[in-house]
Amino acid sequence: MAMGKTLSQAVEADLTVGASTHPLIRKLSTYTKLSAEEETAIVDASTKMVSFDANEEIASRGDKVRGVNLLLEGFACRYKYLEDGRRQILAFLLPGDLCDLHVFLINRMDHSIAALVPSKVAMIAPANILRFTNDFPNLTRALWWTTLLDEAITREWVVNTGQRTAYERTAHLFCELFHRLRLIGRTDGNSYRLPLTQAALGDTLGLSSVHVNRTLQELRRNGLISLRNSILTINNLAGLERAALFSRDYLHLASSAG
Amino acid sequence: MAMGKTLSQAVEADLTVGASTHPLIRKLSTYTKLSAEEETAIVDASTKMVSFDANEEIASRGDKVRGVNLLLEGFACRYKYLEDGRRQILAFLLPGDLCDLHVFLINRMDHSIAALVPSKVAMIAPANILRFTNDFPNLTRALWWTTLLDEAITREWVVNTGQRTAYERTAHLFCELFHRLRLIGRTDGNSYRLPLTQAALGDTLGLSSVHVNRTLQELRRNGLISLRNSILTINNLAGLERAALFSRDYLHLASSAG
DNA sequence: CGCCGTGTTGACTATTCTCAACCCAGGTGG
DNA sequence: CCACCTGGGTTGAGAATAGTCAACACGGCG
Repeated sequence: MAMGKTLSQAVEADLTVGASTHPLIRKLSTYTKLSAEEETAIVDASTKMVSFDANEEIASRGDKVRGVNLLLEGFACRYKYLEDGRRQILAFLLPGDLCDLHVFLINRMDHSIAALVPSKVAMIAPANILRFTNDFPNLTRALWWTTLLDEAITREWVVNTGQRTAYERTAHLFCELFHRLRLIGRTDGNSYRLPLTQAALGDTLGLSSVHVNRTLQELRRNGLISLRNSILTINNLAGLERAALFSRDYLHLASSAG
Repeated sequence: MAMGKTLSQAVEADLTVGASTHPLIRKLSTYTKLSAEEETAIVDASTKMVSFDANEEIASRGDKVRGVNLLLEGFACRYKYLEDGRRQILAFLLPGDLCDLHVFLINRMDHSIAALVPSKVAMIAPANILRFTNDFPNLTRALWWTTLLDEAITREWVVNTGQRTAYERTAHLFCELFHRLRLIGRTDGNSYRLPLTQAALGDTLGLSSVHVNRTLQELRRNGLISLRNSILTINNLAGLERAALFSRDYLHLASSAG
């Protein structure tokens, strides 16, 4: 439950990523072809890099916007507390994801974001986003598209917590993360790094950590997954997807420029 | 559970709403001041009106985009079925809401939308949205902002189904709808029209209809609400909000242009 | 008049939570 | 080098929350 307080160990450094390997450009390119000018604008806007420790907050509920955070490396999550301490994790953020593009439009965070492992974040100043919307309609549509993808995933999480059983729900999360991580080359065969305690999984799935434990055992017993040392291996992807009632359409994995 | 099939009783008609009373212009104006040119563009883009019956589908999962639907009058919902028939309602759409702005960016519906009462919808052709992003950056930001508001609400629904009990969850939904409807002048004192069966409430809240029934009784017994003939009356708003652990910040009710 | 959709109730069941204990591995300090 | 501490993970027992099934009530409508 404890997320740790925000330490100010964030270290600024220069980002020397070329356009071709820039994770945001890679992501947007699946939606549309960016012009050289647009790519340059993105690279120029994201030169300021900050490192965060595991469990360090990247942005807090109630904060005014300081900039838009682009996750370059690591693993982070959005989450929200109820007054009495219950916590719900709302999303996982992977390299290439914009953590809080909404804040430039919404001005105060209504939830928090924290790194789950040591992470690197590029801070994009709000003025840059404003400039994008004024000068680069194509880039604007691509950024908008990323927020709509986020929403599609959030909607599926509503289905997950609202309709699926603990077993289906857990399987579904593992399927979703597998597909998202594979897309950005962060899987190793059928395995990927899942740096979550069972308590954090519980806060994600709306389950107690005890029940998460028992659900994981059942998934293992049925030969669908292995999970040891924060490495999740999917032993039977088709079976796991069937158990999860998983349908990948909501991830919009293929390009869909129109 | 049955949503009814799409009847083709949709009737086209001309929309003769002036800019000042256009529900979308009213909504966007809480974010930013629109220019006369932008207002005209919106009015011109939304002249084609279609009527839908109660329980008629406005858009179906898998559909290719035909246009963006702007709800002018009525009450609609997004929802998604699992293969085995379980249904989750994902959002309620009120007058002024854009039903599926995401589709012009995402090209196929990953969920469905249906009217819950007889409703009027303006169909905005995708070409218009494209034009907005090319020619009207200010308007584009305003439209983007509406999709981010939708996402903030969806995130809160994840918290709702993930963390709140049936009682808290039901109370929370009633608070949310009250604030959203009041903003668009659709409340009558502490009452508003809630055209949902207990089964539909169950599909919204991730509860069985029987449990919804018992939860409603408890809310009545505690003097928080009355609900008869699809009219919900909040007898004690502060009490209901307390019971729901409701915090209105996620609705971003005040203007927040930046 | 009778049917159908919706709401209500009771009895029973299933899922999930809570609490408490215990285990194990890794890190720390003596 | 070892004792201890701490943060996960695991297990059992019992309780609470929510689901299922089946019956019945009620009102609108053909």
